[in-house]
Amino acid sequence: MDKIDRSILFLLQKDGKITIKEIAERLNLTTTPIFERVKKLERDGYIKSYKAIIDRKKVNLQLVVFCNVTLNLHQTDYLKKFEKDIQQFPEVAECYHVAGMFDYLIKIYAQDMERYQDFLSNKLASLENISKVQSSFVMTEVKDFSYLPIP
Amino acid sequence: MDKIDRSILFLLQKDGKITIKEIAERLNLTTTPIFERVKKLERDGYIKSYKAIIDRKKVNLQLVVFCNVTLNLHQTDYLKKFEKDIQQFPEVAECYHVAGMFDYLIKIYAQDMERYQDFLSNKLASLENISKVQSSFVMTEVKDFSYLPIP
DNA sequence: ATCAAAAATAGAATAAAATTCTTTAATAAT
DNA sequence: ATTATTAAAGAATTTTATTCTATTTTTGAT
Repeated sequence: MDKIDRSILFLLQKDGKITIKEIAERLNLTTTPIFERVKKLERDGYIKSYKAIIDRKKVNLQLVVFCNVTLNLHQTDYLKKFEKDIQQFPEVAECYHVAGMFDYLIKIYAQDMERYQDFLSNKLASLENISKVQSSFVMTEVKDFSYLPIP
Repeated sequence: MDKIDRSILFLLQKDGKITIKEIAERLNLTTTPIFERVKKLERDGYIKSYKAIIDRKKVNLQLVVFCNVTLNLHQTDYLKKFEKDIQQFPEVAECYHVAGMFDYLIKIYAQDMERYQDFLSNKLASLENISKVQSSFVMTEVKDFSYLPIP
């Protein structure tokens, strides 16, 4: 993991479709070393995957909501149960177990308020062990999918 | 935007490196229509970009923290000022203006607690107009970078 | 139902990129 | 200094993306 590798990661997390050739040109190397470094970064797990970033509004997901979830019981079994259940819902894009004012932070995508309400009432609230749910509706995505500040 | 386009988006958000050829095979079409559909989805903004997903722990970012930020003054000018300032910090990966219990939700990556404290004390808290900051430390990423539930 | 126009697809050909291979240079350990 | 190891260059090959032309399918107007 040297300066070159970090530069490669930086370029790839900005543009996953950048060609080996172009990386090579930018870093003043030939394609072979870049190719081998990229493959090594993939093998070693530095690069987890490549993804296309889809515009949520274009596919009609008008609502983004963050939910703060508090549970009643906090023994491992109950946590595992909740984590298993919550992942099943397609509306749940992200879920974090946090230490702070509440237990879980989840990120929800929905087409509209009606669907969000349906998720909340018929899916989330139906899970056992839920004590409290607080919703924060996203008005503006000030800084969206950004880049890791690779040290 | 038909069934085929949605299938293409679904495949690409799972694997941004999937080849046109492979998409074609999976959808029982030839490369030409797939190629043209992908280009159209890019042109029309359905696909915003392609990115490599980096493993934060591998690059030594051991801490993920969500901060709930409340401001003192909420006139547009003050909001804009805060939004402009917050984006400058490389530690801030995401920032959302939300309607709920607080004003902004920000996602922070840091190498360790010391660097997080430095961010909090010397960067975030130094901004004018901050009323309250509540940190939630991520213990487990139950569901991480996931996919939009394309309707 | 029929026809014309437009759109979508297939299949072949070309261009570009990824990948492999061989050789050379740089680096580090003895 | 010498050898082993690693990294890089440059050329060759394979694969993929891209373009082009011909054909088929769909759509909408009559």
